[in-house]
Amino acid sequence: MFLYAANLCSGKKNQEVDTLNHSKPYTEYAHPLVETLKSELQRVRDENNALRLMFEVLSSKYTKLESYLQEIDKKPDKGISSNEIESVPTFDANKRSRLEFPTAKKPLQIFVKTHPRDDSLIVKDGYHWRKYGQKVTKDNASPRAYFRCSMAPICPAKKKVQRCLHDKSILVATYDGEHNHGALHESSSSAPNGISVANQLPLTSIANDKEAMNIDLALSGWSQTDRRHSEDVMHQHNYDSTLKVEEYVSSLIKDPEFTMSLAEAVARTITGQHKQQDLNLNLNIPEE
DNA sequence: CGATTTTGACCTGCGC
DNA sequence: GCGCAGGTCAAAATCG
Repeated sequence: MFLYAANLCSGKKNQEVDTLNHSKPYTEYAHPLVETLKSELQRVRDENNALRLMFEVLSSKYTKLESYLQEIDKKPDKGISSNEIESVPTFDANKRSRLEFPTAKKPLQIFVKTHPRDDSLIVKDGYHWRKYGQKVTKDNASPRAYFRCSMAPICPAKKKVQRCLHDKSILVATYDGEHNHGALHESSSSAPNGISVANQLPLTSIANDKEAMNIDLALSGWSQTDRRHSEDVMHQHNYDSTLKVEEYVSSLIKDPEFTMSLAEAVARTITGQHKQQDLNLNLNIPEE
């Protein structure tokens, strides 16, 4: 995530510095821009290192958790069979089956980044929607809005829009049914397949070829939310939007898990202790 | 004035 | 059978 973006960023800076240094030795130049770029490069490197450590921590946690689950699975008396694990939704087993499509593929989910202060539940996707209900669900304090396609009188397409539980600035739009008509031809909001992004930060209001990336991210499950996060961050760097990066970082800082993971990583680099030992700090997983 | 949104009531299916 | 929770309805309110 950050690693890729940071490398892109640092690569660009290096190029600029190289260009400046082409005719004169670097030390002779002492141009303020060079100093700025140097400090920026250093900052990005530091950030890269910190995030690399965080990534190590998280992947190790994942591996450990996975092996722990496998252990549970092996115990026939109190363990849950793998079949059961597959059939039970991880977020809320009490959810009604009506939410899912037992016979068809999973409903399409789109993650749309909006402005943090934008509290509307509008996702412009090239179709005309009419809101017919709103509910507060048990698993998410943010209300869920229900929309029906109003472009055709008998269009069966519907969608639900709710803010992401982990990041209120992200809208999760779940599409049910298919349109029996074409999409609007709005230059600003229409994509080749009728799904695009608008009403959101520039980082997702991107050129058509990149909008496809948003669709690729339109997968189901929380892991996609995480992917969305990382893709957002990449776009943020591409647009050189420091402000948005700061917003993202501040949201990470507010996340206790992130803080804890970062603290672990920092502690590890300081103490040089064995990795696995530290990882057990807040996992509460029995030692092997 | 028609289209759209809001919102409380109602419907429906599932688990206990 | 009952309660819970998600989904839908429809009248009232609001908007352009």
